[in-house]
Amino acid sequence: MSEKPSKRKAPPVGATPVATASRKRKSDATGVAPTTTVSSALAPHYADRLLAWFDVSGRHDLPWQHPRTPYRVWLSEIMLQQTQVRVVIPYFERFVAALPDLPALAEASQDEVMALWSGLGYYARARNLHAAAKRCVELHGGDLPRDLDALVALPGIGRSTAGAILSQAWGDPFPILDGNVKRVLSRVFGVEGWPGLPANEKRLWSIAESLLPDARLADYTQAQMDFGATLCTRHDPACVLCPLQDDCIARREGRTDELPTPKPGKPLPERWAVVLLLRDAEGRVLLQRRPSTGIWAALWSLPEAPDHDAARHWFDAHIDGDYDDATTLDDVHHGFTHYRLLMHPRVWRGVALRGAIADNADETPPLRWVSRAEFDALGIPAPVRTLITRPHS
DNA sequence: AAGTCGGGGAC
DNA sequence: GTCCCAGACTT
Repeated sequence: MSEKPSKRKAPPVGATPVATASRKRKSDATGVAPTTTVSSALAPHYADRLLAWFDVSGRHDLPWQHPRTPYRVWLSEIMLQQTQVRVVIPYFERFVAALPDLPALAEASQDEVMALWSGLGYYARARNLHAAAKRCVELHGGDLPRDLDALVALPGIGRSTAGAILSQAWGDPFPILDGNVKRVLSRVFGVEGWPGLPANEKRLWSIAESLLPDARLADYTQAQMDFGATLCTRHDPACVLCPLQDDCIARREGRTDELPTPKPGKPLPERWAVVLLLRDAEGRVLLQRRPSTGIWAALWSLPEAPDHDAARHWFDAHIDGDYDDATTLDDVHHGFTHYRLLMHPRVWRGVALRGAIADNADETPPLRWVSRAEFDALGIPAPVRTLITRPHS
């Protein structure tokens, strides 16, 4: 390592390599803000401390841990992508009860899979899960492959999910890098910059790789997630209970509220749509399967139009009734990651499809009268489900 | 590198 | 209201 006579060092930009930790460091009592990481000193102890914490304070009763089969680990990891544990648990229980193993999933219909996923969001996860199960039957004898590249080749499985599956299902030594790990490593090692930026993410991967223990890989992976989710939380982390508090750069610098660097914000566009809530004489609702790409792909939703002119045009072409003979419900606001949707619902009762349409169920996109009893068997977007099951709708 | 893809928990 | 969560995929 080259000599650095100058006391002043470069500011800790995102590219500061972890391996350039200072060889010796006063444990405290220095007012000079540390500008290098302590990873080389901490690395030998990191996993041990995390595992010791996990044995006492980790989560040991999650549904996918008993039994911890590859299929259940995989399903849980997909459901947990961008979704909190508390939300996933009931979906997981319902899913494995209906489809208890990989071949059962492979043989299930798309509507059944989407119905089991309905309300959980990010529906491409369900489509990818289903497709991956079929591929495992074709290529891997109905099992998940115990191989990083083979797992990543399956739809819906990236490097982090593959690492989680390999470590948790088989105890193989592969790192993960989810939101929890990004947050913890950014704080402990003082990694600056938004973790979503590829350059910063790359550095975090290399840190995660360098910290892998040589045993207890399943527990280690679970420990990291539990640690991030319950102790090193985004707001108000419990540093006083933390086994890494003496080494954590964010803690020592009083910057736990600044690390990880938040995503740069930007204003969200707003879109609006007229949604048509049409009921026939039996009170059934007219649903329409959405296109196979785009938002809510392949789910059953209400017919919609970008404005009233387009809505009236669609109505006159498809419905036997009067567009103006409708009641209006309160607007429904729904936020997505990248835009806001404002829905104006209009309700008709006792209408029918025009004869030419009623005789042609193959129309694209398909239309279908659906009774309330059938709602549970279909994939329906959460705000639409709320709307059509609301009293007086 | 930036955009697309849900829903809800926690603040 | 905002931010983000056991991310992956497309362009």
